[in-house]
Parts: sequence; C-alpha cells; structure tokens
Amino acid sequence: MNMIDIYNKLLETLGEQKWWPAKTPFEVVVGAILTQRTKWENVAKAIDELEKGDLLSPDALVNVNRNKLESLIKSTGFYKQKAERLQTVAQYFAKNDLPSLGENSTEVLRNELLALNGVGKETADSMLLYALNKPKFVIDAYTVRICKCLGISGGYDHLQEKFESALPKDVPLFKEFHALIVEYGKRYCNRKRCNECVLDVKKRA
DNA sequence: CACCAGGTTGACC
DNA sequence: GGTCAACATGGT
Repeated sequence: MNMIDIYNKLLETLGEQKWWPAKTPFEVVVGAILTQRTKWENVAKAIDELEKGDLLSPDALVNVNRNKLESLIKSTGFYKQKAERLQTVAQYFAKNDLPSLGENSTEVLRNELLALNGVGKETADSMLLYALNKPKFVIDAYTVRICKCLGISGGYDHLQEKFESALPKDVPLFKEFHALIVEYGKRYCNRKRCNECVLDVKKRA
C-alpha cells in the first residue's frame, strides 16, 4: 500500500479533520507551543483564556506579565517553560509580520524557527505547514508509531523525507494527512492500544 | 496509585 | 553520534 492509498483509506474511514483548529495563523503558532506533550483539550482551555485576555497577538503576548501568562496556560502543563517559549516566539513574530513572512523560502524560515528556544522540528514544521502554508510534512509520535507498524522505521528526518518524496507538494494534502494520522493514532494506535495493524481500517470502521 | 498526552532541551557518555 | 531525566497539569 503506498502513501496515497493510506491517505485515502484514513480519509474514508475517519472523515475530513480540517486541521489546524485555530482562528488565525498566530493562534496556530501559540497552539503549537502549548500542545507539546499535552492533550489538545487542555490546550483549548488555555487558548480560550488567552483569547479572553486579548492576548492572541504577538505584541500582546510579548508585553504580558510572565506570571499572569503562566497562570493562564497552567492547564497545558510545563507552564513555566511554555510561558517563556511563547514569549520567545511572540517576539519573533512581532518582528516578522506573519503574512509577509511567508515570502521567504521554507528552509530559511525553518532554520530561523529552529533557532528559537523551545521550537524543535515538529513545532517548527507545524508552524510552517499550518500557519505559513508551506509544504512541510509534520512528523509526531503517532506518525512514528504507525509507521513502525507499517514496517517503516527511522527517525524524524527519514520519515519526513519518506512522506514528502512520496506525495505531491500539496499543502492541503499535507495538512489533512497529518491530522488523519493523529486522529487514527488517538483511536487505534497509542501506548495503550496497538492493534498491530494499522490500516486494517475496514475492520474497525 | 501508576501511567499517559500532537516535544524540547541540556547533560553526559 | 545516541540516551536520559526534567519539565507539570489533567484525565483514565
């Protein structure tokens, strides 16, 4: 089964996911930091708090009091380091306007994002794909686990190359595929449950 | 009570 | 190069 077949099967089984759940590109950036090692429901609460405080803009986030920020995002865990990371990326996006930032090449942007403390490969690629609409395939824990079941092993770079070379560089496709993988992983292929083989999806539908 | 969640970092080999 | 604990809350 090739990548496109896998995509179609997931889509057919799970339906469209329509990621990333955010109202603005900068909200994607904020969510990308907050969701590190954390369930999305807890992130949603924090984003809600930030929205109430009118803090979902780079300038507002840069200027907010650190302790206040920490208390608002407490539900996401690791709240002290995440507060610091949020202000770091907010500073970057305050200096570099989001829409016009997209004119730069994907690789240049990626390196700039990776240079920020708290932004690793997955977070950078999530921002590139879902906030800046760049064709970067996001690899996460579910992707690694599912690929392993499929007999595809390797680290982040290897898997990313595998997806990107097997698929057309289509941003909506990349967005939806990653979303489907996460949803599939949550339901059928996580720490507690690994029904050895992924993509027997018909049986489970 | 133990384990896990859409990672990243710095220390240590 | 790779491995490992730390980071911390909320849900099963």
